[in-house]
Amino acid sequence: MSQPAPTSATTPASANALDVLHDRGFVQDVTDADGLRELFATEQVSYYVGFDPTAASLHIGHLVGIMAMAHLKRLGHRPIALAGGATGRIGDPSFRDAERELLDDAQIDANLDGIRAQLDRIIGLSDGDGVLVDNYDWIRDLTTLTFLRDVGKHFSVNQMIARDSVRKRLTEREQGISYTEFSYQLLQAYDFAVLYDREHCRLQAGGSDQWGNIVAGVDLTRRMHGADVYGLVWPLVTRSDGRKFSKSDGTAIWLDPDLTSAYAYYQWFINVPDADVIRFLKLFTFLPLDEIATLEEQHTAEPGARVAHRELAREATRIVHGGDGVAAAERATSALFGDAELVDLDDEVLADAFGEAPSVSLPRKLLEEGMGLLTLMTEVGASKSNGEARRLVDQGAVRLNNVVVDDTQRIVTPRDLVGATTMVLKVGKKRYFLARFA
RNA sequence: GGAGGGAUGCCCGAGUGGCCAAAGGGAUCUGGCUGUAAACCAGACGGCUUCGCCUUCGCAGGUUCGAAUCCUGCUCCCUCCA
Repeated sequence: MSQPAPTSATTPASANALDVLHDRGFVQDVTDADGLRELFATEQVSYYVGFDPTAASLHIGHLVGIMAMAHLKRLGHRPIALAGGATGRIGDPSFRDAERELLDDAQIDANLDGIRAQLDRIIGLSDGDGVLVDNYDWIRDLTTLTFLRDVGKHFSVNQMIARDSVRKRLTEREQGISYTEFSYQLLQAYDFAVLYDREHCRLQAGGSDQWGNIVAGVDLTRRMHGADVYGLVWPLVTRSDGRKFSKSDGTAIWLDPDLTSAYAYYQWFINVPDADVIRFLKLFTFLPLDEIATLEEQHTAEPGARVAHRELAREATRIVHGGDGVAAAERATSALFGDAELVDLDDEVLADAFGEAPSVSLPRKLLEEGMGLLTLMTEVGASKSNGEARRLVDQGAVRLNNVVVDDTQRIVTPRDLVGATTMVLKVGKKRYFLARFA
């Protein structure tokens, strides 16, 4: 498949949507680049991206798709977010080791509601220029006979089993693949055909792992409706340090503020490896490319200043958490990474600055009786055992209210409180714990 | 059904009677440098009332002054032959 030629245009208004996406790093492959570019140039294009309702919130792994949709929308095209209510009930076998657990209806409905709200907020689907559809609506009532006659006959099993995503499960793994999972690509292909028919959808976009499914949809739409439609995939987003992109310390970075705070979200971006900042600025912010180019110059000249990182964190956070979220994240960041000794802060300020930290409530009596620091550390979860707490103190890793403690026999008393009821424990450079004595 | 190999700490992997809480590597944590980075250097990494004690080497017994290491049985895994 051919790559679209880079464009020299700098103003989005005059640039072709395909070139804009390409220049920002969203294009790995297109089924027909010239045809798609022509289409973008001549009409408002309805395009769709699918999301599986496997959780109640999307996470940053979905961000590429969301941003791709948002960019196209800003360029005047019409987004169709497809919630995979039906396909989500089956599970995409693509590149998965094991068959996914099937979710029950109530769970899927709840997940759909959460995802719908998030997509609407970021992309804008409820303003008449965009929709969110659920493929359960048309697949639910599809009879087996109709499906086999109208859809199945267009597929060659020989081709289906030749696809990488399926072949891996057929040969390299011992897992095998169930008939249900095998049928997944037919349903996804059918979605495209239906969306063409109902919404005049001309483009399906997705991650590169979706290439096979997307091509199947392009083929099916041509066969069923005689229509030319297009497919586009973006590259799998990786981190240059090899860490899994969408995780931080093994936990997902969610878009839902209740699951991942604006602060944690901001921190994920500001801690991105140097080698990835510019690429991520293009993918995860709306900053114009010429501004990103300026940031790149500054970053190259003085990486330690981390101008690009700050901008990335700020803009990416703004998209999901808004201006208030950015402000809160920056406040907490300066409080947590400043060196100032913590004294005389009131509980409210503490709660704001350390909202991220795990907090444990303990009886005030313990404090008044005098409590061992090691015990306190274990109580708040800063260490798994007294032995570990002792080691950390010996290593100079423990700070009480930002002051290093080197005495393993240290007893904490009401004098160590920073606010009326709070004590701030820091282990290492980044881990904070709050102890509240009520 | 037969022959053989193996099960060790978060993972991989040494260890075949005492010097073993168990080499080495990875992961992780911490300190240093720095930029809340990477790389690198250093330390930690079963538990505890920590110069000592307690519990660990698939499970259960046994031999021995003493076992992860030897014996018996059991469970599971792998390879080869039928």
